[in-house]
Amino acid sequence: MKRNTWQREAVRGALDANDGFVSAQALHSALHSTGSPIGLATVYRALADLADTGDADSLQSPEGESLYRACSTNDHHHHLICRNCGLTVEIEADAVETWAKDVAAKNGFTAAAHVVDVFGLCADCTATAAASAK
Amino acid sequence: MKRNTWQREAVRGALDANDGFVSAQALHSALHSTGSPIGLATVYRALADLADTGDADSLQSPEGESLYRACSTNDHHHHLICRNCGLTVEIEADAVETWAKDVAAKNGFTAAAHVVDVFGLCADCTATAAASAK
DNA sequence: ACGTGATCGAGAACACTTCTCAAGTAACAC
DNA sequence: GTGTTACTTGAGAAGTGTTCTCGATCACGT
Ligand SMILES: [Mn+2]
Ligand SMILES: [Mn+2]
Ligand SMILES: [Zn+2]
Ligand SMILES: [Zn+2]
Repeated sequence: MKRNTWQREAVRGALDANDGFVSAQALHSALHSTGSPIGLATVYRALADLADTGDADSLQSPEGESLYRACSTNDHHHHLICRNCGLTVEIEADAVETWAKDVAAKNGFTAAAHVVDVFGLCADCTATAAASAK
Repeated sequence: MKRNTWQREAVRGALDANDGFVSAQALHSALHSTGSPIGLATVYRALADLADTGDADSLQSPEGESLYRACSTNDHHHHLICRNCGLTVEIEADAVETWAKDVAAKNGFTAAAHVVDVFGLCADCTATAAASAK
């Protein structure tokens, strides 16, 4: 059975306090900066658990780092992510879901899963980038 | 300027000889097993170059490893990949392309890129798995 | 053939993640 | 509350994939 420790709660709280996707290391730094002595390994373990139980979503950044987020829903969905600030928009698209299912079935594939993420620059970051490019 | 070395040719040849997506390390092993003394760093460099120039496609496996493949076309497309044997099917879907573009634009995002991959078990691997589960 | 700078490769260095194991502690029974 | 016990923690070691360093090598224009 799974115990309730302040460490797990701290990780869940830190995730909730973050709008976008964050890495385990970023979360660990954030916790440390508030004075928490939580260990890095524990943050990794807690995040893996949250992802397993579906309480957190996870994805890989284009650089290969695992990022986590406490999403507003447990339902299957995808994300539009600002590659600069991490701002995340949850997106749903039945068309993409059925397309993914169909393309797998039509090719004889089973146990199909799909990775669908959109990365870009959010409006704010776009404006900032344009201003500093001057 | 870019030089032509037997190392680059060996990497390109090994990629071409492979149907599915392969990792840099797998390619390095494959080359070594044929007697080639090519260095691992060189394989990494050659693959990065091929990916830069568009001569190879790359994606991240669910485990976070970078995989490469010499695709049949340079045009933008996606992949249906067997997570067991690596068998790859190239797929195109204008609907997904426009959807990705739209969802980014509607949310004010610029410079949008998307990651769309479908992983599953190919027909052969499905049959093998079913047989050995006995 | 020569000169020069791009390329190579072995190993060190890196970044992220997981493992090890002794110490700590939540949960449960009494 | 006390004791028991198994789960959890955390510091550091280890693992894994990738990139860097830098002296040796070699492609290529002359
Ligand atoms: Mn989906
Ligand atoms: Mn596309
Ligand atoms: Zn942003
Ligand atoms: Zn297969």
